[in-house]
Amino acid sequence: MPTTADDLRRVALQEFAAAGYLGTSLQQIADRAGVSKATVLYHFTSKEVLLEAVLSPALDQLDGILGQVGLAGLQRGGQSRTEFLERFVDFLLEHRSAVYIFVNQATSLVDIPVVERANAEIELISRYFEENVGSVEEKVRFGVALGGAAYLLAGAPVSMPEPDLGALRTALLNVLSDLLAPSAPSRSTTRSTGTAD
Amino acid sequence: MPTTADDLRRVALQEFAAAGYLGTSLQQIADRAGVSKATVLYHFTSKEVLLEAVLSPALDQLDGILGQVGLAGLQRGGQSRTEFLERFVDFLLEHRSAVYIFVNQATSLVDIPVVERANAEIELISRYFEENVGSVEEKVRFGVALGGAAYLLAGAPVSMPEPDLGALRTALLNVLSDLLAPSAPSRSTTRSTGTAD
DNA sequence: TCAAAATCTGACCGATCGGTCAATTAGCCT
DNA sequence: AGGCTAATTGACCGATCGGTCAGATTTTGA
Repeated sequence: MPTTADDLRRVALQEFAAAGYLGTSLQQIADRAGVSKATVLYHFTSKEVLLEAVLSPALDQLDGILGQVGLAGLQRGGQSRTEFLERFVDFLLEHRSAVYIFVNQATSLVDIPVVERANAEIELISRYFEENVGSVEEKVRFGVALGGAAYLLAGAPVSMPEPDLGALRTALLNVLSDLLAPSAPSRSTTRSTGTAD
Repeated sequence: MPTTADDLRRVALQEFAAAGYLGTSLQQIADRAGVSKATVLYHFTSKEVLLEAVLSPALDQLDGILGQVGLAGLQRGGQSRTEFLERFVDFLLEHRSAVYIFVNQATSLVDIPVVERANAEIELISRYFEENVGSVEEKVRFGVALGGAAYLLAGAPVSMPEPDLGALRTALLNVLSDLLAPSAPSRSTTRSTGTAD
């Protein structure tokens, strides 16, 4: 049975992702949750605190992923890199709305602690893949992979007609493998898995 | 010699990209341009009109690119596809701020004509690449390419230390070629061009 | 020169924002 | 039943938002 606070978190997540943090008023969230604006501010002392409550679960899980795999296991040719990528894609799919908020609104949400914490973690992942190298193309590949995945997941103009999550997961895994593979693309090996084509 | 209207367009473009359309007040733009808020509204009858004036040049140029190359020339294996990609990357680089605004804030700027026009064009480009196929993986590749490029160009958390535009252009061209190639990745063929690595 | 046109500004407007607070209602424990 | 706490609410606050307007200033052109 969902509590009022749960409802507010759910509604706020949707609204923040769809209309943006700045474009969403506490009144809107209150209306869609069926409570008054004062009630929202009773459960969450400020709009910023509400944002933090909305985004923290995703960040915590990301922390867990980074901790489990560990820096050492992510050498350039290491096997655990594939494992990391798989967990990472699953994370992106599960927390797609939160990821979308992070990636698309991070620049306009400076000085908000939870957003800066997210930026720090993105930078940490970035260092995983760059390691000692850090050529321009490596940076570009990583940036495109991260930003592109987030952009896609939110169902932007380029829409996914059917939210076939299984096929989406497979495709995303292939594409990211290509982008982040240190030398040889691995796309052809795991070509089709989902829908018939 | 830049006119006041030019200054306002320039400042507004920077602010809209950095803090978001909703996160930028007319007062901020006026201050940074060294004029009063009323002057802003004298040159541009509303904030929405200012946004349109800021984004239109990029959209017009995109129109030109799409018109020149033409739909017919963009068959799956067609040669003009590379040519299109090159023009497209140059377009992304020249209008990086405008592209960033489009991609990152399109969902929160509904009912604004210039943004809907941009969405229509993005969908048009999408259809170029999908053509008859449109498998899930093709869609994912396109979405990642477009969103990823835009995300990267705005200098998000994963920063480009030196804005070496030449190297950036080459790298971006390679990555997008990989992503949008119908079958065989072409990364290795045009590996390095810019900085020494 | 001088009036007409273009440009710029401060004062002001209604609306909405995030947030506070006292008062009311609902649930819980003994 | 009765008291205690949690939950909810409407009224209200100062600040800021986009936008209007009358008037001052500058530029232009015949």
